[in-house]
Amino acid sequence: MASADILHVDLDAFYASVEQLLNPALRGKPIAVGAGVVLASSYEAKHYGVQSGMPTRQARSLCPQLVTVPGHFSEYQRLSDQVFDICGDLTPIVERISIDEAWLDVSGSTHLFGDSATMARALRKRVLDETGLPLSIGAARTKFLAKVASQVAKPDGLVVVEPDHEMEFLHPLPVRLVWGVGPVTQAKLAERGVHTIGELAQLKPQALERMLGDAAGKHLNALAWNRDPRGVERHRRSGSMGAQSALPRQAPTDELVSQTLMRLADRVGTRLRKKDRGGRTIAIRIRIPEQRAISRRRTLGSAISGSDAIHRVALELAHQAIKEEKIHEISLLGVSVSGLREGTALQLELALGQGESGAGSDEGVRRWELDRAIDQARERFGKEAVGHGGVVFGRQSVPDEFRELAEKKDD
DNA sequence: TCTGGGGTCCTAGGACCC
DNA sequence: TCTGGGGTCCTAGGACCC
Repeated sequence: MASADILHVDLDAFYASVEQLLNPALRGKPIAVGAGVVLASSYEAKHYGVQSGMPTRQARSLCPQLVTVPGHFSEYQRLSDQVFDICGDLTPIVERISIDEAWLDVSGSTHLFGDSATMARALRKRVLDETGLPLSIGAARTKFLAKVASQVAKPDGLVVVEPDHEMEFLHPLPVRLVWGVGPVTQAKLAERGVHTIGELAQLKPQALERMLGDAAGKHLNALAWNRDPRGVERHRRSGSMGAQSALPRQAPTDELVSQTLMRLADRVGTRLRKKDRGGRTIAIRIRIPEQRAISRRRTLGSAISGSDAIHRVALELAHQAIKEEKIHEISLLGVSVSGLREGTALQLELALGQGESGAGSDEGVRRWELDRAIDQARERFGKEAVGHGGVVFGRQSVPDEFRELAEKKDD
C-alpha cells in the first residue's frame, strides 16, 4: 500500500500571525486585520466569533477588546513566498492553493529525508525557525485526507494518517470537514440526520444525488468512501479574472454605473494584458441590497483584453439588467472575464501585419495602443499616474494590496 | 448600515446541429 | 396523435473555497 506521502501545509490564521510576529505586543490578543471590514482574524478573536468578511463594528460588539490593525500586505506576500520556497527544498511538486496553503507530493524525497512524518516535523521546525510562523500539516495518502488532517491538526500541529487507519480517522469526523460541504449542504444533510463522514458514507449514492445534484452527490460519496483520485499538480491556469466593488447602497445612476464599471474593467483589463491574455465572455454582477445578486453575461466572437472594450460590454449588460429587473438600488458591482486564452496582443499584431481591415479595426488598434501606453506609464510612474477616461478613484472599502494578494498567481 | 474580494465548479433550460 | 436522441454552446443562478 502507498504511504502517507502527500502533505497539506497550512499557515495558521496567516495574516493575523504575521501581525503578531511583527508586533510582539499583539501576541496572545484577539486581533483583526482590516479597517471597515475584517479581512483576517487571530485565533483569540475567532474564539469570540469574529470572522473574515464581518464589519469591524460587529466584530467589536462580539469582542470589545479586539485590536484592529491596517495590515502589512507586502510582508504577507514575502513571508508566504519564503515558506513555500522552504517547501520547495523538500520536493519540486508543490501545488499552491492560495497565499497560505499548498499540497506537497513528497513521495520522491523519502530516500533523501526520511518518511513523510519526519519531513513534516522538519518542515514545521524550519518554517518556525526561519520565519517565526506556525504551520499546520496533514500527511496522508491522498490530497483529501491530507487536507482533512491539517484541519484537524490546527492550530500549530501535525496529523499523520497512516494508510491502514484511514477509515477510522475519517468516519467519526464532522461532515463539514469535507471539501465541498458548506453551510447549505451541511443543513440538508443534518435534516436527514447525517452529521459525520461515516454517516454520509452510509447514504445511498442515489439518495445523495437526488438531494444535492449529480456531481455533488457523486463527489461526496466518493470522498466519504475515501476515493480521491487527484494528484498534486504544480501549475494551473486560471479560467477567469474579475473585480468587484461593494458600494454604499444607492441608486444606479448612469454616472455611478459607468464610472464604477470603468474602474473595474480597467483593473481586469490591466491584469489580462500583463499576462498577455484575453477572454471571450464578459459578465457583470449587481447586488441588490437585502436581495439576490443579478448577473448577466455575453460571449463574444473573439477574446478581448482592452479596458474600453470590456467596459463597453459590461455597461450594456448592466444597463439592460437594471432596466429588465427594475433595479432602483444597488450595493455592489462586479465585472469578470472568462474563457481566457493566451496571446491576444500577438494576435492583434499579426492581424496588423496582414493588413486585416474592416469596420472598427483601426479603432481597435488605436485603443490597444492606448492601453499599452497607459500600462507602460503606470509601470514607470505608479498606478495613480494615468487614469482611463479621467476616472477618479474614490475611497475604497478594501486596499488594493489586499485585492492583489487574493488574485490567483498562476504561472 | 447583515457580509469583502478573488476565484472554481455545477445545474437547468434553451438554441442549434446532425 | 403528441415529436427520438445525442452533442455542443450559451446563459443565469447558486454553492463553495480561501
